[in-house]
Amino acid sequence: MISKKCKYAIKAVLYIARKSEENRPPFAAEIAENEHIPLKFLETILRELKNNRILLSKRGKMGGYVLLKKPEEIKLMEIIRIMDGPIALSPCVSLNYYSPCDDCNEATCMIKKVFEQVRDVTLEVLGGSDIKMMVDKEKELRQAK
Amino acid sequence: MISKKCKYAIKAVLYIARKSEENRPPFAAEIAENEHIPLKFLETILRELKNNRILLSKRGKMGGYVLLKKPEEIKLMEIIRIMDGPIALSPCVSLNYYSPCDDCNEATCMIKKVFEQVRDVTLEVLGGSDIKMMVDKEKELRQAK
DNA sequence: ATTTATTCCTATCAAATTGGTAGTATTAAT
DNA sequence: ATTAATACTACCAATTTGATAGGAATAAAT
Repeated sequence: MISKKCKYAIKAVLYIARKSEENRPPFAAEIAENEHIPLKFLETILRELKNNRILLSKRGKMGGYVLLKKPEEIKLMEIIRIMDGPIALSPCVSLNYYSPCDDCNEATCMIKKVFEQVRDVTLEVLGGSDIKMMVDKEKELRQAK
Repeated sequence: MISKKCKYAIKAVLYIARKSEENRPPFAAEIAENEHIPLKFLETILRELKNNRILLSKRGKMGGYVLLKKPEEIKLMEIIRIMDGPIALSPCVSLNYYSPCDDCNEATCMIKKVFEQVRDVTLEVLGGSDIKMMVDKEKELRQAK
């Protein structure tokens, strides 16, 4: 399970991506209202995304947030790692947050082997899902109905 | 990430499966010592596995634990669900613990679409991994070195 | 220059979850 | 009866989660 914070973060990034095609950069209060996220909580999330080079912020009146990279270059994987840390089922199979097991023999441990498979297929999906694709497909789905 | 409790549970089940091929049913203290699991914590885990029809326990002197089902019929998936609950990244894509999202439109939400893919590939791996396979393969790996 | 609207920062907090521990009751073999 | 095991109940400390409060810093508009 991802945290609420992480889901808020994804929704915020998707919102900013959608709006940056059309209007001027949205500010936190606008995102909070439209996506039903507590404003103060959202502020800390946006700051975290900024500090991790997903967003760019502009301060002061008429400020707001924009994507730092092109939407096709932002993978869902990145956002989840920033907000929630490891994606893997166990630290011993985490690529970005690896830490060894205390007592199991990593050469023969079958838990590790299976969890490595899970990690690989998961990262294939999450690494293949970028913000542009998601915004585009969402638009399609909305029109299709 | 799965919890420590869940990893302990998997290790305990694997241990019981290994021993039931050879010796008489192991008891909690033996598992605890060999797998480095705090005894009292392990007891609650074993009870939970018993209550969820993975294990069978025998009380009193010379008691212990055995698998309730054949090892090839116990999937890793089951144990994880029992100990940690949902495997999915979000309640809205959970098969066994589904709960709808408050505000997102489930028909068009791309987070849901991607998370469904992750769920499917994950369950394919975890549903295809059973205790017999794991014990057998672990044995192979140990001999290979 | 002042006002206004925004992000940035720090501190705090309640509730839930995690990872246990303690003590005792119950059961069954010897 | 004694002994050795599981079953049950209750508790607990540390961490994480999901926030909230209050203001400082910044920049645009007037």
